[in-house]
Amino acid sequence: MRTSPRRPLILKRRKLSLPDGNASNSPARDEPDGESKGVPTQEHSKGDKPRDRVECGTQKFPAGIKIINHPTMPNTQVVIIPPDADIQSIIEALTAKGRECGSNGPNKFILISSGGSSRPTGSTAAQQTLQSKDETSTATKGARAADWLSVCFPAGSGEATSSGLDNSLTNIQWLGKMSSDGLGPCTVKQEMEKENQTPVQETIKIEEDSIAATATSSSLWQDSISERPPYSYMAMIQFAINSTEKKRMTLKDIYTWIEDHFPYFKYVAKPGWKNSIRHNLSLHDMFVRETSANGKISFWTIHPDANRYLTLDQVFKPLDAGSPTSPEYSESAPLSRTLADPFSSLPGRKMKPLLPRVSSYLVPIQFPVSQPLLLQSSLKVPQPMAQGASLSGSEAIRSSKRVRIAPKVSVSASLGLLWCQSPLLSMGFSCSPSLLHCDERPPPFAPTHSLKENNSQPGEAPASCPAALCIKEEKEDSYPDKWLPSFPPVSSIKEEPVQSDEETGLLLPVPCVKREKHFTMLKSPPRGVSDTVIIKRRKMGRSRRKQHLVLPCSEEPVLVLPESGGSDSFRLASDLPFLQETQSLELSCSQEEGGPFKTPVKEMFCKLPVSSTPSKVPTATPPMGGPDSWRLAPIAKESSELDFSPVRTPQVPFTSLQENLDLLGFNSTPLKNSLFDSPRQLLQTESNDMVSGPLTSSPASNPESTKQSSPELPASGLPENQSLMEGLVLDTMNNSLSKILLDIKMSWSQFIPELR
DNA sequence: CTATGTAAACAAC
DNA sequence: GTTGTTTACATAG
Repeated sequence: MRTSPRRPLILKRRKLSLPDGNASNSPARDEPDGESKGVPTQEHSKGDKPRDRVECGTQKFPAGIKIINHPTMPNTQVVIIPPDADIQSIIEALTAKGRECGSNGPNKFILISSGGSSRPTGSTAAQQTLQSKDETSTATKGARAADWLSVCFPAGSGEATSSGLDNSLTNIQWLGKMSSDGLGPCTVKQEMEKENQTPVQETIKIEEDSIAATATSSSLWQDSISERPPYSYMAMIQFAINSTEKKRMTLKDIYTWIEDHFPYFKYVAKPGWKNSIRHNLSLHDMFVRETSANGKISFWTIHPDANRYLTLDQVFKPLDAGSPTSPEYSESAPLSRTLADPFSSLPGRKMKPLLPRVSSYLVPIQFPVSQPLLLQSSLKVPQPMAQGASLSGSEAIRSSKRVRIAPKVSVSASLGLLWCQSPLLSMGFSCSPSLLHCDERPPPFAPTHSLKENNSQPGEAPASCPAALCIKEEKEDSYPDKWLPSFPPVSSIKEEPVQSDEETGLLLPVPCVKREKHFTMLKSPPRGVSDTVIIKRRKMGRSRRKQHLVLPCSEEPVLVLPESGGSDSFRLASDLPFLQETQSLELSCSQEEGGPFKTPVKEMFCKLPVSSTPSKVPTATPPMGGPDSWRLAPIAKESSELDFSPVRTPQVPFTSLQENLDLLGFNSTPLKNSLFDSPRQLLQTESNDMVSGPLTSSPASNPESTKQSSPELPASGLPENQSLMEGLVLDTMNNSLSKILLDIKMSWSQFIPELR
């Protein structure tokens, strides 16, 4: 139970490379060979481009507007808009400019109201915040670091804010470093064998330079090397696998990825870590081994249902472990470990995983635990989710992902899940379709499971798949019924009821077997990758293996991935009730079964029906939290704990958005405003309000951040004097006028002199 | 007790 | 030697 009231809100926006889809993703890793181990892709390098362009369009803009290149984000310019400026005209001009420039030029603009108060304090946080990091980008070629913005909203007191920001920033940097590290050729790795930290340090320094370019402090980087990452092997494996477009990776590549992204393992860790990796792969059901068509290559994949599609870049470290300033995190720490949360930090680990960023626009935000957000079904924005189809590869997946952040609710509490398909939603924004539309990209809300099921996966052709696949599933592996409906068994599946454990009996009333079958069936298609054969291991009742499936998830914050269920996409309203209804069941199941069922399958079944998390309920959303958490988060536990894990299902009873907002303290940001029909409306209102609602995906400000310092943040929001500078991001590439509005409490002036 | 980490034995290539 | 599976043990929460 984490009482931790609130976390800092971090918003990140990533640009979706829709068109690119596959291309964007770094395919490299998909292929056994392709994944170059260290292939360093450097997104960051881009930084330079924008500058030139700045001037390009400047003339067009109304007087008083300043345009400067974003210090760290490629193709991004910061547009300082005078209070009195005509926003629409500016947007138009920017849009035109962006289009003219095309992909090469600045196509993303951060609109900042010059009128906003800037804080002196601001640490460099602003910059850092903006700084893009993409470790995953490595994986995804298309992804550009610049694509997303992360913003921290420290609503609360300045103090808390600053500290919080800093920390978060630091964390981010850490990640960035990591990524950068990965990017860079690993020159150093050498012998720095485990124990030799000292030598390592030095060698590291060497690399550091290159890395430094990325803008990471050397010290941090070094720390990254010497410090064990706060991620469990399971989490790292997930990061690795999800970093690939196809979401599959060979063992060796997993090793490489981890070494590249977590220098610790390259230089410091004992060789035994690889054994542990293998152990984890075998142990956890969520990891599924697939064999290439030719049977020569084994790929490890993540069970679609279980896959959160978490990537390293989705996680950030809020604060130093223990940092006094961030009580929140401290709280979380204990939890993590306990729970299955993959991200749980190990004892002594300083770095904590943060919320995963949503691929699309918004980033998951955690809300105060006690305060559940409610997404209204009304929100159901028409989602175009043809996700799978439209989006390819990881991109598709990512885009599809939605992070829901729900405060963890105690079990007792009614489940409240947020389905935040879009950040907005998550934020508690009531999303009118129009808003969503702002984003061009369809926010893939598709239910996560849909992804799996379908296709979403990398896939390629969901439909096609089945034929080739043979799936062996054990009885134990049961999956949620949810899937069944959506996918009729297409492919022939071989089930090998290996061992029926006593557990089977445990399964929910629903015939487990059937479910399993269904599951498999469903599964198969998705996996579909026609060429690969999925090899499933049987689960041993006794062995720990796969046992994780149990509810571990409950604790993690849930990211809600978009669930694919086309229709489902938004079930919020409908789902909720459903959930609630089911809760009782779930509880019973989880509790009863949870214990007994060690095997994931069992859990799956049991929980599925009942799953506390809404996402799953309707469709099956994988709880991403713990290792196996994906299966279902047991509600039983008090969810009080805060998770860093990106996704958490809020178990709190739903409340109206308004309420939530208030609770969350969204008031500070004009969430209400967010209800604009069009971006422009937002803009218009925005200008006044300072806070801009993201047209499409604006992330809600994170109340938590503020709350850290002051849990009780006044719902009303920040005092005006604290008015934030808001930023609106205009992404011309996407044609969306504004994608994200940023509330930045930090002083932009810190990094943007012009603002001063 | 659970989740996780670690080590190790084995088996199959 | 690598990969994959299991088992056993230890530890933290």
